[in-house]
Amino acid sequence: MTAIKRLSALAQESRLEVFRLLVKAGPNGMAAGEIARVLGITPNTLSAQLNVLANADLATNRREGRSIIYAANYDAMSGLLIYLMEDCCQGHPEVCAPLAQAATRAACCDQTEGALS
Amino acid sequence: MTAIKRLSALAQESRLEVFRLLVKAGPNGMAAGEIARVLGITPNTLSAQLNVLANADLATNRREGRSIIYAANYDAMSGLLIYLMEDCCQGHPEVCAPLAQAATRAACCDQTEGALS
DNA sequence: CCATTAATTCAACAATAGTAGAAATATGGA
DNA sequence: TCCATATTTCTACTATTGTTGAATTAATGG
Repeated sequence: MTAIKRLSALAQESRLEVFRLLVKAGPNGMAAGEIARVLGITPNTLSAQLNVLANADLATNRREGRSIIYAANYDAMSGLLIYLMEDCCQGHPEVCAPLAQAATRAACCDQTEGALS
Repeated sequence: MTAIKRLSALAQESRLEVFRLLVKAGPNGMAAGEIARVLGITPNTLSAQLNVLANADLATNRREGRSIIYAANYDAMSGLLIYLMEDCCQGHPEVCAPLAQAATRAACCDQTEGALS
């Protein structure tokens, strides 16, 4: 299942760090070497980890000169979260309601900014 | 980190199945034996898996007669989702916005039911 | 075409996780 | 107390995962 693959990809310390870094880096992404330098991971180890993220579709990559640029795949991430949420929400507002609040409260979400209760 | 622990707990096929079953079962939970029967897992294997979920705080357990009843911990689950979401939303509506929509759209979320666009 | 830089693949190893048989613990009832 | 039921713990084994050194592939510039 694709959810398992993505969960496993994120369920590892350095890989979650890498992913967070990529998310922070934005759509332009970051070169593999730079990621390695920033996080202090050896290039070959990082390569394996990036491969796991890419296989889970959580990261994309493109060559740019000698570098290979990795970028977070936002769609895959929101897809995973939506899956988990809808999976867990089956009749259980306990999970969903706080999440909905957090989602709309989140700074990045520019919808219905007027309504605050 | 607690997020890693919870992600790993869910990042395994039968364990995710167990968790989904518990979520579906509701706050009353389910006896370990019944879970094993429903999912076709041997009791000792299931016990190990339930232990992982409990260690990640995703499931609680209480004894009831001879049975031990496991129940999903909704708070922990929504906590994980909120962590992932806020972690990923740092300036990136691409992830957060669809999630906010899904969260409010979700059947279980009883807030602002009047607004449909 | 050679040297340099960037990243990956390969191979080997150590550590961790998943599974299952057998034994142990806990509860409830005759 | 003894037995049956419910679950866990212990132990061993297999499979998977993470890491690293060494070799390999790819791109650029002289």
